[in-house]
Amino acid sequence: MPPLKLPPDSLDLAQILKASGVKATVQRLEIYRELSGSMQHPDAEAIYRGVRRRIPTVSLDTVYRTLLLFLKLGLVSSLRLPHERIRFDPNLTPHHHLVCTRCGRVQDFTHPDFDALKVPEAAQSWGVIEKMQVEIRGQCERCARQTKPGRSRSLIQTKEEPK
Amino acid sequence: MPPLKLPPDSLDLAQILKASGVKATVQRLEIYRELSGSMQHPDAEAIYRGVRRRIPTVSLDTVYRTLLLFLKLGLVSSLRLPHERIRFDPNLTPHHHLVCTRCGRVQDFTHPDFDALKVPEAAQSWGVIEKMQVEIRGQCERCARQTKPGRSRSLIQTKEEPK
DNA sequence: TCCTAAATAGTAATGAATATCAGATAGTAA
DNA sequence: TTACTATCTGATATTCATTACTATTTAGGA
Repeated sequence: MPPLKLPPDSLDLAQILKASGVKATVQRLEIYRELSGSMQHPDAEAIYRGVRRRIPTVSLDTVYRTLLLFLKLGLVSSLRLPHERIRFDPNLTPHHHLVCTRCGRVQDFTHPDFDALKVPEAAQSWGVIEKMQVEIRGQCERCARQTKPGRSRSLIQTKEEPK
Repeated sequence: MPPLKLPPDSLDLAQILKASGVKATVQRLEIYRELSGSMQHPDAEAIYRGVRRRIPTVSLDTVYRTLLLFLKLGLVSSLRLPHERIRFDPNLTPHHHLVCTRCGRVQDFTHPDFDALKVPEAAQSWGVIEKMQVEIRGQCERCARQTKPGRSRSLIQTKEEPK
């Protein structure tokens, strides 16, 4: 399951899926079409509602499974990670986060370039800004060292918990 | 409940709470102490385990309620928001997010300054980087217009869903 | 000390996200 | 085309983080 990271126009999604060694089912194609046609960053439920208009028998579980598969293949991204629980941070001074997509651990970092960032005007007109923060996602060294390919269905295994 | 945003050394937390019109209970003080003593960005469960060493009868619900209260008062922040479900994003090109902490809606934005950011070396040595993204949190204009103070227990009301 | 709103403990409920498994399907080879 | 087989799907059950409920206790002012 090689990490293909092309922005797939739905045309060749079937090819990409096959090249990744998974089947190009109608459910998968429709789920991708539904997602790619939205600017709303929909959740699984919203995608489910949309897809069901064309495939009335599709199940919510298939939608979840497919979206997580797309995630694993790098065909889409997600705002928060699967299995990610709420973590709290007492540090109110400006800082940023390194988040491991496998173990979920978070590490702070700071950098002058990041502190110098100004909130763009586009955001000002969007609403009332509370905070701005950079998140870097990846795999911490420890996780990266372990079995290279992420075989699990979801991205975060929460077994090894903080502290 | 005025938004006091001082970084409270646990000494005056009691004062801050009272000034905010809520009671300074031992549970609240201990929960804050537990959180502020950690660099791990712990979740509610981890904080619960720690606090229970000193207050064996504390309940997990109290921990959750207290942390959400701290969030609302701006005394702590959270990595992801309460009630936030997984949202998917088909856009693989570099972009950033405006997230409304009240309705949960997400809007993309781009900005040359943000695109010019380079992954700092500190992050390179941390592990294998997959992506870097800026998140701006706040209230979208629509939500900001409504009843000013956030009265809800949790920060996101998920009733009004995407699309 | 007494009083009362607010907070807590204990527990039940909720709901997003996963797992299980029997039956259906895609893709291949003949 | 047909048959074959690993992969997928749909339906359902389950898990588990998070939130709600309620009787009881407590903080903090009178």
